[in-house]
Amino acid sequence: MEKVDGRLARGDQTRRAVLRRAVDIASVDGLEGLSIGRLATELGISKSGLFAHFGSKEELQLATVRAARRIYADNVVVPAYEIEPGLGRVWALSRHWLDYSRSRVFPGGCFFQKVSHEFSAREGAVHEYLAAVHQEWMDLIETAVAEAVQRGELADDPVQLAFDLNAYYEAANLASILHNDENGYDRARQAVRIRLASAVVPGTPVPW
Amino acid sequence: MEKVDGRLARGDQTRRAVLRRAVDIASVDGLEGLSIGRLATELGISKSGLFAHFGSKEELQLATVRAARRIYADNVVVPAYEIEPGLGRVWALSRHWLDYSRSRVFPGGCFFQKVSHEFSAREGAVHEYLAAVHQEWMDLIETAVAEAVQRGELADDPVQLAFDLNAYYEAANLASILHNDENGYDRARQAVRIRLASAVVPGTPVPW
DNA sequence: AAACTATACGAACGGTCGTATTATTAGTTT
DNA sequence: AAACTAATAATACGACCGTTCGTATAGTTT
Repeated sequence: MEKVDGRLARGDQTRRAVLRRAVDIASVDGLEGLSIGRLATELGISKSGLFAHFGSKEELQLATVRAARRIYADNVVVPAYEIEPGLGRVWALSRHWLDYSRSRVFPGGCFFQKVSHEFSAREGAVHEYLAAVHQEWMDLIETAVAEAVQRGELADDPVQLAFDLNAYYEAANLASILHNDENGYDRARQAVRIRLASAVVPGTPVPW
Repeated sequence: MEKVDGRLARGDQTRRAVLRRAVDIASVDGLEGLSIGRLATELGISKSGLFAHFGSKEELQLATVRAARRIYADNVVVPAYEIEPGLGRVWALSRHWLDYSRSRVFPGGCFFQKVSHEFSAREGAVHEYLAAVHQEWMDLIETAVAEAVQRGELADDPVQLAFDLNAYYEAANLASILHNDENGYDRARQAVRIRLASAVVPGTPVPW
């Protein structure tokens, strides 16, 4: 992938540019709406040259999901992990997720919401990978909650609480794109606050 | 649509059969994955004959969404409305929604989850209609909650509570299809119970 | 300088897409 | 039985799909 001196080979620059565009397209039109011809035209390169980088449509889709995962991690997970483990981090995770959706890091809203639904009922490598990423994400929330429980800041079932929080995120994302307004984000933030408050151990300082 | 004597004209029988198949396909592969040629082949009729019923792809998609809305209403709204207004109806709405998803009334899970995400970031009549149906559904939950509030069974903001409940439904639906297990439904049911319990006016008999 | 590899290109493949036009069949009405 | 209408089919169209091929160019290695 990378040369020893840190510069990118020519081919990797192209690949990178392709994937940056691909994630944006897919967040709006899905991974099937992401056609190779369209992608090539938008980037001003040849269809065959682009295709050679991936070898198949499915490989392009997988590479696109991997690229989106990196962007997602940078925008949601990394900033939340700058906060100390505990209730503060759980709250940060919620804030950053909602900001990630609201600020349209992907123009179509949350990339994974979009394509997870698209491939939810299909078979194949893309479905498998998306299911794994979803599980990875749920595990991450559960871990953050479990840390807060272990520190005596929250008292609740981490799996249940993670389910609830993630449900608020997703509902806000869909509502905001579908109706092109931002009300859902305030609703979700409120929902998170209420839900966390219901699990907070009395006396714990609260981050909101 | 219907003849005076109640029997269906020949064309309407075809139309009905087409739409029944169309909603199933779309719940798995989306409204774009629903191609006219495929639909015709699966039904053993000609592409052109099928096409003549709708006149355009978009009209077929709209008709499919309308057909799905009817099925949705029959499976979720109607049975919940057999329960008296109040907390009981809110609970029934939740139960029937989760059953509707779990029993795979549509093979790909909730039809509207699927296609609402597919068209969330697009423009056109299908998007508009799906947004309207979503709003209609949220209004319906809000009304059910508001009735319970008015009867003194619940004390909460109907809009907020409706948002939360709907979020649980959708999260359970996605999780169950993506991972092909039913755990999400128990999580969601539990989430609904907890959330309703937090809003229940003390002394109110509880339906679960 | 020669050999080799990486990258990109244009052209073409068989298929499927949505759509339009024209023809044929089946049902109803007179 | 003839005439008319509604429903279905046959055929064809141009556009685009993912994919393959042969080829040209640029960079690197020997």
